[in-house]
Amino acid sequence: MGEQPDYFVKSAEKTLAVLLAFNAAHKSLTVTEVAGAIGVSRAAARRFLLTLVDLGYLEVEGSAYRQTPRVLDIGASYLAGLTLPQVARPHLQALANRLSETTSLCVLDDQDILYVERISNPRLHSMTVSIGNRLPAWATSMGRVLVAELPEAAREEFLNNAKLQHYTAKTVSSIDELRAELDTVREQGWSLVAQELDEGLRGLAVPVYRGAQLLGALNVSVQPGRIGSASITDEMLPLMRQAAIDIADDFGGRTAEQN
Amino acid sequence: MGEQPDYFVKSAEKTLAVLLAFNAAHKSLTVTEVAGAIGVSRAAARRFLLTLVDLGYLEVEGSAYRQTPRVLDIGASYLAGLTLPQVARPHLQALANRLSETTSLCVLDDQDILYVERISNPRLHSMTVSIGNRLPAWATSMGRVLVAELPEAAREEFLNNAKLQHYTAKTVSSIDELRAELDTVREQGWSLVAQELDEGLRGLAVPVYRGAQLLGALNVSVQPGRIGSASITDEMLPLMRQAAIDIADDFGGRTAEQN
DNA sequence: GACTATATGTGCGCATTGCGTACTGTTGTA
DNA sequence: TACAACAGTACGCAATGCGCACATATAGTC
Repeated sequence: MGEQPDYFVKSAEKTLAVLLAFNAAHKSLTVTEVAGAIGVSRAAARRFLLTLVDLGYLEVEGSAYRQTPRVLDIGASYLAGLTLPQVARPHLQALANRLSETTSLCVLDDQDILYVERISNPRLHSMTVSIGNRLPAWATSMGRVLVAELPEAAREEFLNNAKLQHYTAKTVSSIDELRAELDTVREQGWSLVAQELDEGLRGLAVPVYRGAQLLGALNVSVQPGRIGSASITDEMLPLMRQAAIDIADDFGGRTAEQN
Repeated sequence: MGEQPDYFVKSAEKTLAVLLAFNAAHKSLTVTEVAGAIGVSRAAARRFLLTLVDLGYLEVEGSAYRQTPRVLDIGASYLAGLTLPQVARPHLQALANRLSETTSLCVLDDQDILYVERISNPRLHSMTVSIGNRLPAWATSMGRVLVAELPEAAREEFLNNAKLQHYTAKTVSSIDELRAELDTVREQGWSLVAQELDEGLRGLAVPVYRGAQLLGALNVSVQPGRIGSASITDEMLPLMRQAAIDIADDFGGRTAEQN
């Protein structure tokens, strides 16, 4: 591995590697740490760090480098360009209000689902995910909807690369089990995942389709100690399907205008 | 201008420039457009674009390049590293619920405020800002709080660089007027901005202090057609100040443990 | 169909860029 | 005082990344 095509700009990869070296566990890093993390000499790491300070993406305090809020700009340009979250927001809000639960909208990126919009109910202290966060697709209701709707080949590739983990006692434990579940999800057009990622966490998701194009998945996370599975689907599913249709319709209108 | 220090990694700047060339007005770009936008030859732009496709940050369709959700990772690593939004969330939720309004938390970056957490009330179809979004600091309640608390020199530098705009009839129209307003804000410890950025939009903000360190600003946006200014401050201010204190306390506890 | 105009894809030679090594200085520890 | 581990800096060399130039493709115009 490691054979790069001849158009490859190595510095681009390194630049992003430097920015991504910072995370929750490593909020602040030294030159030596960064050099170790991305596999270059201290001198090289230092050049990148100082450059990024100069550009305003990092700040130094003594020998400790840390990210500045400016790094958010890169992702913000993506979110601003997406019509989907903007269009979806009022519908997610209405749904969250009607059901008194938290609603989310996700897209698929490789093996993960990625939150692009989320309305959390102020009355509940719900799980701490925010826009841009990733969760493993195979273990979530939205992920299963998105993967189930994938073309056969892509779905199999997903399954081949899936790294199952045993989060709770209820977590799906084999690829075959997961494949069967995906078939069910595809047939019924929704997915209910109960306590597979976290105890006391249930999520119901439906796809958001615009014609033949899959825009994303819509989710309602159901509070623990609430109604049982049967009434969840009976009560919530029609509302969610309608919301998905409304979002798709609005999206169609909005994107037709602007290119 | 343009004189760069000798440690400067030019490719890093170009890499980020390529990613930032995409925005709401330019969701998808061609090689030539990118080359023009960042000022390099087509061949160079193409190398960067193909590299970023290879790394998964962009995707091509014919000759149209667009961002993938992966660009959110860069900002997500910043948000994950910040303790403040996580700590603040439950307090913002409680406050939003109590007041039936939308609450936000911002930090200052140069001339802008930057949303790092936001709880929007599902019952209201509020203004479309999300985490990572920027607004001009001088025209917002949170911005005025954050700038007012800056040291004298930094505050004056902010004022020197401020580019005032006439958003509405009520917008502050001169630097001197703004300076006087900032003095008032600093004295009273809160800022109320009514309809200066947008008609029918009022925001009340207080600073979040931990000892002498300014962590950010907390805001409640007040619905149009609600109570008058006097009762806004009477009713809301005590709750907001308490929330700010609670956040700072929690923050102190959380950061003391880890590093 | 011929002629422009404007786009993308590609090969190549050369200068710049960015590389690591090696050195110095500083701090903290045994 | 010796030693280890860190940050900063200088420098020479090679790889990297540059733009030019040419081939090719797709429209629009007459």
